[in-house]
Amino acid sequence: MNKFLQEFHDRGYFYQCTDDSSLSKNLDKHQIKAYIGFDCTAESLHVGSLLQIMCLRLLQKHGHQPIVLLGGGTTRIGDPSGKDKTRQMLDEKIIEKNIKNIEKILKVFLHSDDKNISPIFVNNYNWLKNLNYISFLRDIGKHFTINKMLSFDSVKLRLEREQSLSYMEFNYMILQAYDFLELNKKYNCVLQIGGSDQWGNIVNGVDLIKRYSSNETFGLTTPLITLASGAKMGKTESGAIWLDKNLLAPYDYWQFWRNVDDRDLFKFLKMFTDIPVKEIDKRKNDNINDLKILLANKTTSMLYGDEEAKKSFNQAKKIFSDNSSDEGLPILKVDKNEVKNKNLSDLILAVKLENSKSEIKRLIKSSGIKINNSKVTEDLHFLKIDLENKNFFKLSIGKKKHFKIEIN
RNA sequence: GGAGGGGUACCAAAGCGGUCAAAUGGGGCGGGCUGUAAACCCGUUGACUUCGGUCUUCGAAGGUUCGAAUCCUUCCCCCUCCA
Repeated sequence: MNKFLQEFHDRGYFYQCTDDSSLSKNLDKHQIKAYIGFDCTAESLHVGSLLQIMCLRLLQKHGHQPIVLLGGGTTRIGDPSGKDKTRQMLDEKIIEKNIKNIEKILKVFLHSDDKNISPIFVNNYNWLKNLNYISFLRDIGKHFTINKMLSFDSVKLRLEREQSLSYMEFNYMILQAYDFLELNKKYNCVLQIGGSDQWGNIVNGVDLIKRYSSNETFGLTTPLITLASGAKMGKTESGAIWLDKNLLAPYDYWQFWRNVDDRDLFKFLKMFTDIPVKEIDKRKNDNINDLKILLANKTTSMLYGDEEAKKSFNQAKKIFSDNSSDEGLPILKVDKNEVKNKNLSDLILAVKLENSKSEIKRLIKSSGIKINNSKVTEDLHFLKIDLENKNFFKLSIGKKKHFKIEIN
């Protein structure tokens, strides 16, 4: 098997392929271009998209060139796959802004000095916006039968549940197929990769290209990642794990990986780091916490650089190992006048760490709040807090959240 | 278009005139155990409070009543079956 495909399997990226032996031969023969489409509904990307990004990195590693399709056009329509309801229509300006932001993130992951493998960014709005309806129907529409379209899960499930499916959304799969055709024509792109939920859409593209130009193209899908806990990858109680430091601090990103379930660890090391699979297998008996730190360091440095990874590591070390130090903690500043003659709960409210006084009182009651590492037993007047003649103190909420509060 | 069922807190789901800020389960949060994991155990889970209470919540708006999540009217939304 082709080396890229082999590693694709070994790392757990493989789910389905339209024709793996033929694809393998193609990959052996020459450099190819492959694309993944990214949805631009959200303002940024979260770890739910990370597997797709890793696929493109792997592609580069093996000398092939990735194309990133930012769905400026299709986002305006909304993919009905796996959704019960029509998505809210997004404002044009928001979509444009999302695209810019998402592109920025992808450039970090896919950066390369080698022009042959550095990513090509395309926006399908550029070719979708000017489509002529009649000629589109004649050239493209004739290749699709309603019979087949109705059989796709994205459509079938909606209809079975008697959820309405608008004509607009019904066209989504045709547009995605058309994207592939366009990329095939323009860039000779021969492979589309996507999550397993994209299978139907991808196959449509492969079929369309075959009918339209008799070119052979391929589809490759990745499995849906489920966590050992049963939850979906990417979203936690406290919100999505964004790949964007404006939405999630690098330290919290590091913590996300540091805290993965034991059962997910090796899977994640293979999926989300560049460490050779053989090396990962060799470390099966290593200390599990060291491996989690390794995972956190690698994933964080891939996105934010070695510096940030090291900083996060050191911060965690200080908080969890030598809990004496309060250096490197996130600093929250409070205006002295704002909390003058007020209680600790007011101060916590003022720095927006919690947004309900009852909640804070509950935390105090169940000894969840510490100041300078000693438990707070009552909602003290904040000036009574022993500041040791300093204008700052360490505030801890629970075991994992620690802050340095500065009063000026 | 016809017949029935339903909308309750983050989610699921009980309650069907007062004892309901609303059972129970899940989730979350805090504590314990531990390894910053899992499992398990305990507590907690509308807001404000001078800790006596006060205010706002059961699809929406009105009404009946001393008193409504519970009864009535209108409206909106969803589901199942039939055409």
